[in-house]
Parts: sequence; structure tokens; C-alpha cells
Amino acid sequence: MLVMRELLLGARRFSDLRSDLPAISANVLTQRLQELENRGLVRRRKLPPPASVQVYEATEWGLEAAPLIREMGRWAARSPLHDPTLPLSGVSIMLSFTAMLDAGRAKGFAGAVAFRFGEMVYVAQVANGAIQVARGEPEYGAALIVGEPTNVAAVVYGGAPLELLQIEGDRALAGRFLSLFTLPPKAN
Amino acid sequence: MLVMRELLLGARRFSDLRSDLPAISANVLTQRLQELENRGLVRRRKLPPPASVQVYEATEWGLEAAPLIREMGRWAARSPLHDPTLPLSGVSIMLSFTAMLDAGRAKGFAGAVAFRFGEMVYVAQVANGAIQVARGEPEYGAALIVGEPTNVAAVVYGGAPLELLQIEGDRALAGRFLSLFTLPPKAN
DNA sequence: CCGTATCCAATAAGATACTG
DNA sequence: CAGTATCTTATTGGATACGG
Repeated sequence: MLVMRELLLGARRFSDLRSDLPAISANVLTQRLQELENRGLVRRRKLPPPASVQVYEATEWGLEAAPLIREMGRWAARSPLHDPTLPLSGVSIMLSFTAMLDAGRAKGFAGAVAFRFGEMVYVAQVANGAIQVARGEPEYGAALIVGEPTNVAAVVYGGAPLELLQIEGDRALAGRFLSLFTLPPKAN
Repeated sequence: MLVMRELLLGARRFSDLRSDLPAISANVLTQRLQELENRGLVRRRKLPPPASVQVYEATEWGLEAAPLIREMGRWAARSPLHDPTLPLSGVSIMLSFTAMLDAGRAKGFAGAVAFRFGEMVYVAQVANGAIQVARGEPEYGAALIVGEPTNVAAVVYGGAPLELLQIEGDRALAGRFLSLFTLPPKAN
């Protein structure tokens, strides 16, 4: 399931997956990708030249698991044992935005914010109380936030100061964006 | 997750769980229940006298997993490898009704049908294009269907003849009820 | 860089016997 | 009936070395 999650925002290379799933060894990742391919959830594809590199991508059916994984995340965050300060991947934090958007606060907000984690760039776009997340280019956002996913989570969900992150462009917009999200109340 | 699923329609005893999860051994079930209790998903409770028997029930938070499990079921049924003739428990078939209700067909239907699997009785109630499933008494339904869960699935999802099931009460209603459900199209 | 193959250690699960 | 305890086997995963 974690491999699928990492593919939900677009195709990835073997080593990208490995570095975002730090606890997985090469042989296990190979095996998982095989299994997912056999079951019709993942497709291997060769990028056209000049890239000519092999990537793994979720099939259409695989992508249909996205809402499930999002809602599982929201449900699991209510666990008494949930700890939002644990390390997480770039895809995880971006997907968490779609799970944790506070509808009330989002009403009064519109705009796009880009995130860069290492080489990967994602853009989150909020309008009409809804959010959309996708891979993108830095310039697609009015602001660009650079930092570790874990630090973004610390700011958004842990109340850590904005200074943890490097922000370019519309800093005010970025600040407001980062306060649109709330964890659901814990069970118990 | 399978243990949780079995608790979604109400508290069960240790041996009920064991017989509905036929591949689980006693020690593993003990361990699972411990784990689920530690995580706040399951509660042990002693039924008041004269029953005075111990049961396991899902906590409120545990019950919030019900829609997730339902949608996982619906999603998984699209697997090219999915086989609807495999054995399943009473809870499973009842939950599948909530996942597979065909909104169009359900529009023109209203009524309650009871199912008895061994000692357990469940009632499904359809009205206004929606379905509700719960534990109940046979007399809560205008019809009572008795049979193996697997045979119910064979009729509903496999096009097997009604004769596989024993039906008491309003047989016509039961027949129409059993045709309200369709599996989602397979992926691929 | 993208894996595959091999080997070993840790874990999980099945069977079975037993107890309050 | 409702588990617990013990033992054994099977599976999984980590580490590592290697090949296209």
C-alpha cells in the first residue's frame, strides 16, 4: 500500500521509491512492484527519449485507490497513538492536504502554492473550498515552499514556526495556505 | 482488518469470530483481539446477566472504519483476479449489499428482508434508494432468507437460481431484493 | 543506476495440548 | 466455551554482493 501511495501523484523511478520508502530493501521493492504489476495496479513504462528511463506508474484502477488511501489516512490520524511528527514522504504530506483541508477555512481562500522536496515539485491549488494536488513546476504557484516534508508537517500540524521553511514568492499567501489544515480529533 | 469487519454489525463472541474466520487459529485470534483492544479499536465487554458472557465489540472509532471497509470491498471487487464465488461470512455478504446496491434499481424498491445464517439474523432495509443493514429479528423483515452466505452471493452476484435459498414470507419481495445489487465492472 | 540472487535472522502462523 | 502455552514450520524481510 505504501508503494501505491507513492505512485498516486505520478510515475516514479525505482530509486525514487526506494528513497521515499526508507525502510524497504531493494529485493523487497522489486518483489512488491512485481506483485502490484501482476495484480494490475502498477504498470512499468519506459519514458520516451531522451529520458529513456524506466518508471513505474499506477494504472487507472490503481489510481482509484487514492480516495481510499486518503480516507484511511484521515481515519488513522484519529488513533490515540497517532504521532504527526513522524517522518513522512513528499507524497504523504501532499496527500494529507487533501485529507485534512478544513472546509470552513478554505472557503475564504483561493490560490496555488508549490512545494519542492529535493527535486520533486508539487502544486496545491485551493478554490471554492476544494483542494487539488498534482506534480507541477515551481512557477505554477504564487508561492514556493522548500523544506523537508517532515518540517512542513511540523508547521501545518504541529504548530511549529514558519521559519522552519524556506518560502519564495507570496509569503503571506503561503502562510495562510499552511493554516488551512487541521487534524481530526483523536478518538478516546 | 478481517476481525474488525466481523465486528461491524455488532458484538461477537470469541468462537463466533473463530468460526467466521475459518483460517484463524485460537492463538492468533487472541493476539489480534489484544492488539485491536490496545489500539482502541475493540472493547471487551461482559454481557449483563443472565447471558453473563464475554463479547468483543468495535469502539466508536472502530466503527468509523465501516465506510472504508465497504469502499475497499467495492474497489477490490474490480480486481481482474476477483472471484465472487469464494466463501464469505454472513457479515461480509450483508456489508456487500451496502457496497453494491445499484442506485437505479433501488429507486423503485422499498422493504425489509431478513437473513438467517446459522443462529445470526440480519435485516436489510431499502428505502429511497438507500440501504441499511443491522442485526435483527426474523420478524423485522417481510421475507426471511435462510442459507449459506456463499449461496446468497452465488444468487446475487453469480446469477445462480433462487432455489439455492430457502425463502419464507414474501417470496416476490425477496426475489426483487436479491436483484438490486451489481458488482462494479472489472478493471482492465 | 536498476535491479536480481543469495543467504541469514526475525517473525508469524499452524497444530496441539492444556486450563479455569 | 474461552482462551493460554508451547512447539515447530513457513514466510518475510534485511543485508549484501553481483550483473546488465
